[in-house]
Amino acid sequence: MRNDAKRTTIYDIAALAGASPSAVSAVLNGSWQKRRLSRSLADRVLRIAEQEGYAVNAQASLLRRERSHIIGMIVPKYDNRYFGHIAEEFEAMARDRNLFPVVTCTQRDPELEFEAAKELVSYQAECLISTGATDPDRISAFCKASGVQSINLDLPGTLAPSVISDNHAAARDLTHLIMDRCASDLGWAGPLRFVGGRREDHNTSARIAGFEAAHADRGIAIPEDHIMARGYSAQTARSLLDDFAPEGPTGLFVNSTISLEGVVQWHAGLGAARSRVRYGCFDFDPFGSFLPGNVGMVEQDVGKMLETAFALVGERAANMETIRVPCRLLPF
Amino acid sequence: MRNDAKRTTIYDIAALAGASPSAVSAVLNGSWQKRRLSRSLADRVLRIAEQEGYAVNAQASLLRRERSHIIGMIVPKYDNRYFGHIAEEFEAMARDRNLFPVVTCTQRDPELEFEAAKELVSYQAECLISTGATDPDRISAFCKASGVQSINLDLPGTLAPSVISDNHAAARDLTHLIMDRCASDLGWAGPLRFVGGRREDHNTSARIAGFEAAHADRGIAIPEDHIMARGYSAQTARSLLDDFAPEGPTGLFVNSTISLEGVVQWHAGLGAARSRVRYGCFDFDPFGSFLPGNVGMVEQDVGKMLETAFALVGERAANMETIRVPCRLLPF
DNA sequence: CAAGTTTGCACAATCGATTGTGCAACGAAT
DNA sequence: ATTCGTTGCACAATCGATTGTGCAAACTTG
Repeated sequence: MRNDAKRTTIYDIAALAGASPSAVSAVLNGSWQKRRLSRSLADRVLRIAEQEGYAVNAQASLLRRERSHIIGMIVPKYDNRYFGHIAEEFEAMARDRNLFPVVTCTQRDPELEFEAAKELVSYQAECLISTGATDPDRISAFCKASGVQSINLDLPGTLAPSVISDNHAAARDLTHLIMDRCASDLGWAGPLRFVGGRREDHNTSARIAGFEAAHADRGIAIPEDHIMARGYSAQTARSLLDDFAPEGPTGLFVNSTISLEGVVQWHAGLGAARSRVRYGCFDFDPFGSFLPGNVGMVEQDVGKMLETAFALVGERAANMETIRVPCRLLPF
Repeated sequence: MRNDAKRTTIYDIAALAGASPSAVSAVLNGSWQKRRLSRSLADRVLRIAEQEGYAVNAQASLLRRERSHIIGMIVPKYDNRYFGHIAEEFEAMARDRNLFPVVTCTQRDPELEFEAAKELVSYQAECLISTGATDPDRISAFCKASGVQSINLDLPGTLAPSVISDNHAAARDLTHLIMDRCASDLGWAGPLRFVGGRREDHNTSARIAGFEAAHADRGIAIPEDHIMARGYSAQTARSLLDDFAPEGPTGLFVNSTISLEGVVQWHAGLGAARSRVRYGCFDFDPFGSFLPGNVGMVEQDVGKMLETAFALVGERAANMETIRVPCRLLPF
């Protein structure tokens, strides 16, 4: 337990134990029986290692080993339950599989995404999961060139297998739920407004398609200006709605909990008209069901998505298919 | 861009460029001018490296270098805004300082906390920030033995400097806010109930002390059974309140957003009595202000906490002092 | 043109752990 | 007493990058 500036190495321990570094290494990594070292040597080495507060130098160890057992993930943000849940579950599942998870958060910044991916490859990650990446194919191309497996999550790419939510189906279901509640609570048939996200974004466009399909199911036309998808932030949602003071009943499809924050701010400022508004949100938040006017949320099946992704880890024959995982609709 | 199973190394590039590995290394890590290599060699090497999709082997590089520039953090959960915000901000600030952040989530499991700390030390982290650790001193002791700096965040320890919220002051302020609103809205003076957390836990006990101080300020006694601190989960909070059907006005101090989920569930089930309940919560959630009955929240100053912690990074003369960062009280 | 200086690069040691191989010492079998 | 198998361990090469040092060739100066 001395406190030299330098870290204890197997050479220090070897000297203290009167053994060779290779013997110490074998004891410390558990392969000593295979190398026919005596139990007494093993005990001695383990005791000394404990005393000296030895911790293996992973850099040195990994340099020599063939596999790193590191699995990387990049995530845009931790600021909502969805990505937080993904990161947490990813780590737990990685540990269950005896992998060392390294998650890094890239702030929705395409350059940072790519830099982070390169760093993870530098650290010899065996597989990289790109979650909600702006440009997943750029990352996949780089990984492929380095011989590293890559998998897309939440947003699909074309150069790696992708696991995403079934946005279309869930959006359609949610739209029907909101319209049902508008009908029963307000005696109003639609059309709803779609708030939040970006049209160019894959998920948003799939959700808009589901939203439109539900309206088509009911033979209701959607005016052009009812699709308000010009950004994710709460601010954006709020300012989009700023000059919208509904006279009659209104229904909204909100595209994320981040946008929902803006919608709820707007809703809170409506006064008496508040009671004639119903909305639902694509994405779950535990406080969602207590927000007045909220009729339901879509919860993406993070556990299933990650299980599906982990099933692909290590697969050599990766076809570039996109796997869609069903969501859960939670009516309130 | 060939796709051999093996990763491209400086030796491969050296062969292709007709140069020595050391020259390639110098070019790729930017020290080529210092080594007086010609620009033409540098350009050639860079071009080949690009073509071959070269990525440095961080393990090999770090093994030789003296500093790793890795900074580690352990975090209990990502399931609320507070820890999510901490992790995200930590990563951003680490990158700003040219450090490589590695965050790992330990599920409030003491063993996992320690294992994760050991892993981060193995990866040669230069500093480890233990956030909300169950047993921070065990981690600090291990770090010290390995010559690694450690810093506690959110929960204090005695073997490393700690940066925590000023729980006492903020709890006192929040208690006053809730009591003020109980007085003005309900014409009721208290005493409030304290819901969530664990008495043994440092933060909870500081908050209880602040809660009691506010009552003392007003000369109000708190019955023993009004302190309901037997766990953090929403379930716990809910079941604690399950058989509490208030007849008159009631006020609650809720100790975390997780507990708040349980409180809000209970509140929603109260029926007409709902309007005679006021509560406030220690911790922020963006949907908090829209929850009926919620009169305010305490937002911990994550930015300031992390700045304070980062100011300690690299400090040799670390005194084991606990630094308390003021919180923001947000009245609704 | 000789001596000194600068330019441009290669060589080899090194970081700490892993792992294939070799080799004494010892006991058993003949 | 010789041969053979086993036990218990040490030696040395290796992973890929970094870095101190050395040394030709080119260039400058007198």
